[in-house]
Amino acid sequence: MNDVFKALADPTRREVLQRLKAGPMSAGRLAEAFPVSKPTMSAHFAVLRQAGLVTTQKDGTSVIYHLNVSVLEEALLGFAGVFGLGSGAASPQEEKS
Amino acid sequence: MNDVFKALADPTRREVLQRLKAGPMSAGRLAEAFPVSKPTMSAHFAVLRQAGLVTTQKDGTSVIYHLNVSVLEEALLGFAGVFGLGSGAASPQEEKS
DNA sequence: ACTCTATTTAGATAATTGGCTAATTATCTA
DNA sequence: TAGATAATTAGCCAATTATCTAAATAGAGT
Repeated sequence: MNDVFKALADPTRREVLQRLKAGPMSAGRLAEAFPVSKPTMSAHFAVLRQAGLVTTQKDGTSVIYHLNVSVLEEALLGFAGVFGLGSGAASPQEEKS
Repeated sequence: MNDVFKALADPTRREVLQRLKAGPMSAGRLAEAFPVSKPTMSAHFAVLRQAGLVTTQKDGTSVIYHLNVSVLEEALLGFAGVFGLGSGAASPQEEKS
């Protein structure tokens, strides 16, 4: 979960996730959408992969990235749940008054 | 919002927020709970303050930290909502951070 | 096998972060 | 005013992160 929050700390990576929401996309097409070099994007992809936020699938010469929503959900809603936010479904933590 | 996610990227800072969930606490008492020096904690507090995740209130020689849940909620659930996560329908907003 | 394209790796460098000790500021109490 | 306590700021260092260019790797098609 720490890896997930670290990954989310970068705006480029957050936007990558948002773009993947529309559907799987190749590293190349994703990289085109950002004003940074391909190696830099590759590094961002590695961070996202490490966090489990995306999965990869090879398709010929391309590597297709898929969003892994469940990891995002578990981290985001799990943490939010601790504070009684949202549904709080992922991590039921009651107050200890 | 970027500041919020940056702040959340550090486990110490996330735990500070969780401790503040129980109620306001002084910098000193908060710092005691972590195995780092007070100046280091002070720096973490500054990041949290900068992100708007906590507010401060002076009480004599002490500085009391309060959790600002709404900022946390807006960032976490707002971002989660983009992915259709969260309790039911989320606010339909696309793009950018 | 050769070549083209897509992607990652390597190596270098600059910026940021997290940590420390020591010094400073602010406030309270005597 | 002096002394004690709480918190932050200042100055420094090590480790990490972000970025680049250039080179290497992996397949696909010819």
